[in-house]
Amino acid sequence: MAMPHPLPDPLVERIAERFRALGEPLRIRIVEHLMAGEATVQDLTQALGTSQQNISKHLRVLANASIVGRRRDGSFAYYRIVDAGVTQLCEQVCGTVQQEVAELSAAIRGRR
Amino acid sequence: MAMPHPLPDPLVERIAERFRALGEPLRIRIVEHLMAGEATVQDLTQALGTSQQNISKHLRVLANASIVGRRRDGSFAYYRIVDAGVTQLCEQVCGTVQQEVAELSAAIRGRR
DNA sequence: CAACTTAACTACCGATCGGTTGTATGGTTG
DNA sequence: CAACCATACAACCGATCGGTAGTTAAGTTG
Repeated sequence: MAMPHPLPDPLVERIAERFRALGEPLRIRIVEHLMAGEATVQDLTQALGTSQQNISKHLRVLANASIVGRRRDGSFAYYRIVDAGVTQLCEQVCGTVQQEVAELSAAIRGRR
Repeated sequence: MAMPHPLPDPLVERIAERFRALGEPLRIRIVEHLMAGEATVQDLTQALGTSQQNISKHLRVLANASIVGRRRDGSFAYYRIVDAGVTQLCEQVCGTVQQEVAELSAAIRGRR
């Protein structure tokens, strides 16, 4: 896809919004959890050890960034990842960070 | 690279930090600018229309996230992108956002 | 149907954090 | 010294996080 330069302001703002949505540990956890498949608010609340309201709020941020989607079934709301690229994104950043950690620990080992 | 589940807390925090570093329009602009090659603080200040202090501060955030690196030559400090993955990252998110925009405008065209 | 329970969403509050601007200071280089 | 950069601080503003509480919607029970 062609990338205009400089990027128009609204596009930059939208890009920043997407990154910001992934810039909170709890939301990373939510995405990590949803990678295994759909989950209800309740599932996430129990798995991540915080309040249901808090999860709801973070899910809304992720939904506004078009990262997750909702499906209603009865009294439950099922959330899932709708942006296929996010998985790739997380894995890539995770890989970079892990490599960083590996280099750090290697440096520490080499130092002593 | 293998991905442990659940991810250890410090790793999640570090991942979030990297995303957060890219969650600011001005920093996206800086990265966009650096994709064309090295630049001094002065270059960025003039190109992005803000203060030198502000640029310096944002560069530090990017440096702490291991996204950019410094090189000193004379009295100038040259910044460059050191995390090769960031280019990919930005292009991917940019692509997703552009696709989103395309779908939106298509929907608007179809509606009238 | 009425009463209750459960699941989820929303609104508000206080605290904290981040971004911007401005000023000032210190360090380094030529 | 002059130019360039980094850092620190204050002030202001807006955004965000977590919690409390209230609301809505769906399911369940009598």
